Amino acid sequence: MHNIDTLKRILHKENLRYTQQRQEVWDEICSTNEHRDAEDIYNSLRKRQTNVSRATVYRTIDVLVKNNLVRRLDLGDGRSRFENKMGIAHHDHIVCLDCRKIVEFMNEEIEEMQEQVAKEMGFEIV
Amino acid sequence: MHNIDTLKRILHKENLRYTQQRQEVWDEICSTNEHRDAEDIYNSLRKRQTNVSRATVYRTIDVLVKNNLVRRLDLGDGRSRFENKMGIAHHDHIVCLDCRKIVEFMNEEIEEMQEQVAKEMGFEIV
DNA sequence: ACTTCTTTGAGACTCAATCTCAATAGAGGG
DNA sequence: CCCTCTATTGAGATTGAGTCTCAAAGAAGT
Repeated sequence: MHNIDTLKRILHKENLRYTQQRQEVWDEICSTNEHRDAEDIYNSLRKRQTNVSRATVYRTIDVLVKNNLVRRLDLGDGRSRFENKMGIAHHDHIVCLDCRKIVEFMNEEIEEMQEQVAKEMGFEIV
Repeated sequence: MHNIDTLKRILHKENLRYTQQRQEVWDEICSTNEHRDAEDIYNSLRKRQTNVSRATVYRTIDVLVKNNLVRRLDLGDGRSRFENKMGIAHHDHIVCLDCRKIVEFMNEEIEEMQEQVAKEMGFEIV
């Protein structure tokens, strides 16, 4: 699976070591396109006998987010959700305030306007 | 000051009682256009000898937010900021990830696009 | 295999926000 | 003005996501 090389590449770039635990976390995140929080990911790992500590899950996710392999979503309920970004096109989210259902969408015009507003004000969008 | 009537009106609508503490919190929030967190508001109240408990500050802010007198901002650092909405036009925020500086802006086209996307997907923007 | 330096895990800790519950205080009726 | 009925308040306990600590385990280069 090319996911191994992807991970190795960014770890090497960051001067971090390739470990079994980091691979397990990355595999778990790649295994679905749901929007899960760190606790869900941690529990999924335990359910399949893969014991990686909570601290390591959080630490690994941070590395993945920083290197653009994973996107952090903030739904405003105090828990970050994460989604795999590998080969997934950029998109935005609409969240139902009642049931927390998440719908993905993409609108090129909104993207352009955002860029333009940011430029006018001297910002760069991340 | 008409701020008293504004508060009384929404409290009555919500079947809540008008209290000195709720008025103090509302006054404090109206006293500036900064984006402050609950702790800042709590501390400002104490500095001027107005002792309102932290719990009451949080509870009152929730009522104000729910009734559209105050806007809750989420800058992604785990603390909610609040801004007075009285007579302030709707606007969005750009936040600098390095220094947390906040710049306000308003772009009618982006607003319209958002509405349209939401409508297409069966959502209503709040 | 040896050395060096990083990573891991268990649990302690942080910090914003919420909850608890006894004491206090609005609001309306008499 | 007083009384009753509830809602509200405050101090401190509690929650929960996320971070930190540090000794033990494990990469990676030689």
